[in-house]
Amino acid sequence: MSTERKPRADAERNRARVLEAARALLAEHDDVQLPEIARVAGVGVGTVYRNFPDRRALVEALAEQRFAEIAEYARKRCLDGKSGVKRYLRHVGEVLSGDRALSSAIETARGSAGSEPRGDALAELETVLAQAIAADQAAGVLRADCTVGDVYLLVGCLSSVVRTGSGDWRRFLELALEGLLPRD
Amino acid sequence: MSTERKPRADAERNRARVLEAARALLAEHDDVQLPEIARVAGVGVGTVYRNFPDRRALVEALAEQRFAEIAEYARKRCLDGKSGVKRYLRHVGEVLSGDRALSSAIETARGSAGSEPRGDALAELETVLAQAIAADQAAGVLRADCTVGDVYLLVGCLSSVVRTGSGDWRRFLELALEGLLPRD
DNA sequence: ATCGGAAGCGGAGTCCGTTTCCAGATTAAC
DNA sequence: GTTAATCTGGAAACGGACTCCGCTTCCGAT
Repeated sequence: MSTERKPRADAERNRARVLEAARALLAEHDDVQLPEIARVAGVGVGTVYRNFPDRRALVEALAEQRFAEIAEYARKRCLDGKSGVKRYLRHVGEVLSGDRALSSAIETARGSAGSEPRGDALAELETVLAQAIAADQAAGVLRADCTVGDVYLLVGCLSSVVRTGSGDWRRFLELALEGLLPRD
Repeated sequence: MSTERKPRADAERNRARVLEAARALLAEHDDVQLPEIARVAGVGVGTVYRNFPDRRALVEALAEQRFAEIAEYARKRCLDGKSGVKRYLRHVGEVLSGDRALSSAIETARGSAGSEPRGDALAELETVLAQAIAADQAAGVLRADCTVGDVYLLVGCLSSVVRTGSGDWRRFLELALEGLLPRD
């Protein structure tokens, strides 16, 4: 009748260690090898794979953490109708700059258009973003036809600019944000 | 004293075959394996690697072809000061849509910021692009501070949007092009 | 026309990162 | 304390890019 037994304490500890090590290493170089992550976490590769079916899943789990952090920021600072979307995008740019692996997570997440089982944090983020958009539009500082999809599009671009280092992402935002101003 | 002797006829034939096969296969799927390309070209893997030191070099050679084609288009249709830059970006979007591998070439090319030994076609393309920008600016349809780097930035983004299929690249351009209009 | 050897060829084999597998160690439940 | 499920480490399998080298083909000198 009882459903499951409590998960083992050592297992949870190991999972946390893996996430911690991965977060630190992947922020620096998005191509760190799994055995290296395992080594730093003080576990075997097998343990990493027990917790995360493959590399992508691990990166995704870390991305979920970031998404939650970003959602919290957005809830606090981007809902006042004073160009919250602009502030949101700038913040995303900053976060991306400090986490090499986040970009690849964003790009694969985007690739799997819509249908995929989106994570909780990402869903939450989408909700907050929609509110920020609505607030800006009500205040007349954002074009009326701007959608969540549009902002996602820009986040994807921002991500690719930061990842490839192909130019100044702030300059990119400067240009892109002009495109989001209300039509005359 | 004489520098090099003429390359063997069969070698040139094989090189051409590899390029042809690669162009066809990579346009469809940017992750085709080299042995497959070799098989379709009717040569061994070794021959592919003789002509192109690595996968990237092969993709780059194909990209150079595309760049030359795009430069030709731009020379004919984008220098009249009538929003040539807009037409240029739209054309690049179309080409990217039909060639999956071009995106990765563009992204690695951009990653190697400036210093790298740029290909001839790319250099040529940059020249034409600069002319198109100047023409549009003279006609007052493009913001005065727009640089070649800005357009590169947008091309990089365009590329990532097309590659990841994360949204409608036409919509992206619509937004981005607003940002390129002259400041009021 | 023929022949020596440089240039080119193919594909088996190396390398290197990811992922799987499982015998043994560890833990929760009783 | 016993039991049985859970978790562990790391050796080995796998997959794909790239290298190496003995054999073949072409070229141009004779």
